[in-house]
Amino acid sequence: MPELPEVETVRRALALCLTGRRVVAVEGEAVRLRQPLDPAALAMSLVGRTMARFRRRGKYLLLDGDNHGSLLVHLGMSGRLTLDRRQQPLLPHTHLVLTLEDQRQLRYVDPRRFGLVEWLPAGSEAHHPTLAGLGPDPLDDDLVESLPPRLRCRRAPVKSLLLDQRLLAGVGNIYATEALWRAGIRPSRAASTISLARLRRLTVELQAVLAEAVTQGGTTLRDFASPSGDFGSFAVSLQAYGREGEPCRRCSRPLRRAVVGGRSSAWCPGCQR
DNA sequence: CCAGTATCCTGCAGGC
DNA sequence: TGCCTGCAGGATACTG
Repeated sequence: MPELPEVETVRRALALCLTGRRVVAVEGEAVRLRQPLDPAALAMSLVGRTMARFRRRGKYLLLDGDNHGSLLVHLGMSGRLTLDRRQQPLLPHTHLVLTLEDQRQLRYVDPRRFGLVEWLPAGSEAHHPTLAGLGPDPLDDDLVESLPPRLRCRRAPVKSLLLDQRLLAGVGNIYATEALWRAGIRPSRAASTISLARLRRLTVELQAVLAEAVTQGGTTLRDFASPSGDFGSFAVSLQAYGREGEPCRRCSRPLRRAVVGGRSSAWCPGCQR
């Protein structure tokens, strides 16, 4: 589900609502996520901690508990963080509940269980196997210079590379599809066959679509919502994602569907080369 | 190292 | 109505 704009939307909402709040209880079920969830161990690390900062690395959220460490959260495909009053009923597939001193609860809900919740002791972040390998943030200023040469030396389909979190951390299927449509590049095109100028254009379009989506609170397709329950409104701005068979908004040809790197991709045969 | 595929899991839409 | 299939916003462990 959540890509950079959605995760950033969640981060901002948490920072607004939870900064300075103390965790008084942690409960959950020992369920199998990407890694097994251990609520008892998380309780040992988290109870008594004050939520100091809320950071994002790619699609990962880091909830800093004073100086003791951070709760690392990845939402996978179907993960959500919700902020509720204690007495509100739990949604199905609620795996972890942090109760705050004011009796509100931060809840982690994830039906498909592709997500991740893990405690990172202070100082361990730099050695974490996945975090350490993440590429730069797509919104970084120098990306237009740094990304194109890294793409140009690879023979894989350009879309697969945009989705590779070690190359670039935060882009998923929606925004990769949108950026390629905006840049007029076919998703299956081998990156090495695209000129540096067009790869720069792609990078510019990628940054633009991500920035616009952040200002819209992300894309709600089915069930994405910020922790306070707000839906993202960027879905109405999608030009390619999910529009297979519908006319291209630039050249009117019907969009096609292709599978690239195992992911569904909508693209226009008229204006994406 | 690189590219491509299979796999984890539930829910939902569509076809019959 | 119910059953079946395929597909879904992601990451990773494999294979060649």
